[in-house]
Amino acid sequence: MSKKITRQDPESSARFAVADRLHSTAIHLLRRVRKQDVASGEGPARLSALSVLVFGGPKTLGELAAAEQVKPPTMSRIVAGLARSKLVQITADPQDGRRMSIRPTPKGVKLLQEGRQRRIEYLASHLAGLTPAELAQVAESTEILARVLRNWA
Amino acid sequence: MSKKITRQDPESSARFAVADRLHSTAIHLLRRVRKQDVASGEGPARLSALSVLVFGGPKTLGELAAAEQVKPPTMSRIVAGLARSKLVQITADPQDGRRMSIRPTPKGVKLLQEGRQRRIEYLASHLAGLTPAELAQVAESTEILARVLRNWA
DNA sequence: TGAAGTTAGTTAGCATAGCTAACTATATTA
DNA sequence: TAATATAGTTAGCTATGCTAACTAACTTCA
Repeated sequence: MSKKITRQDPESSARFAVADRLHSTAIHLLRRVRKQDVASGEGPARLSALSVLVFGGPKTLGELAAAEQVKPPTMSRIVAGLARSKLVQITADPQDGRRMSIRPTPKGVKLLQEGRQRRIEYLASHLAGLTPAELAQVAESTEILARVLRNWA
Repeated sequence: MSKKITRQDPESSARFAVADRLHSTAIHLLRRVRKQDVASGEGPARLSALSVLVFGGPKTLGELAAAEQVKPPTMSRIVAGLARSKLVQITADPQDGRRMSIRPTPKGVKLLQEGRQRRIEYLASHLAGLTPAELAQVAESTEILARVLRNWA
């Protein structure tokens, strides 16, 4: 019981405080932006999976599940929904009959890009009050965090 | 059709680019951190509502729904779940019989703080690779974004 | 004062999204 | 070729979001 927060070294508590604020801010930011996606008619999980396909090329179901950090049964239903909406096309792997290749249809690409446009423009419009210096600061720290994510265990 | 992105002024495209990266980074960051919350046995919506109560004091159901940007029926079920787990206590408003006052129990405060500790420590541990300057940069831009959120339309 | 309207919250019913356990079908290996 | 491993699906649970329709309580005002 001797290792309380207040006894940690200053760097560690600074990290803790930043992590706390960062976490809370990210949650609230996404909660706002997410509402823009309702217009697409597809849920967040489907849009996110579709985005992986559009920007990362065709994937098997297992690859998609791994990319989205979700279990295969969950991705199975997400892909089924996307296929039902004709946003992805599924073909069998000629080498391995168990595998499927999932790729976006033109309709899927279009829907994703339009939704992305809406969402990002909405977010961007709220960044309009920032000074160029503040915007640059946000941009730099976003890249720092993106690097942290790439090196995530 | 003449107002394409490529014809917008430089400041506007800078905002757009930052918004895009920010959005994607926030999504992936939260997806990682969220897994730590599973240990608490409560879902994200309940933990988030409980957090509002712990840090913001007692609220009515409507106030909680507004704070969480969710419709009343949704919050009704979230609160019912928290009450079932004995994490909040519900009392009638003596002034207005329609209203309820929702407040965290000691058990609720404890669970939230422990979960928060776990989650934030996990996130903080991944910020350990940052230099003090980088950490400061992230801290500053987080505050900039928090301000943007406060002024959100 | 009492009928009409407003407000707070609930109930019912739908869809999405996450999970585990148990299954099928195909490949691989001993 | 028989046993095992891998890819994906199905079934069934929980949680979270919504709208529509409801109940109960408060407010207004003729």
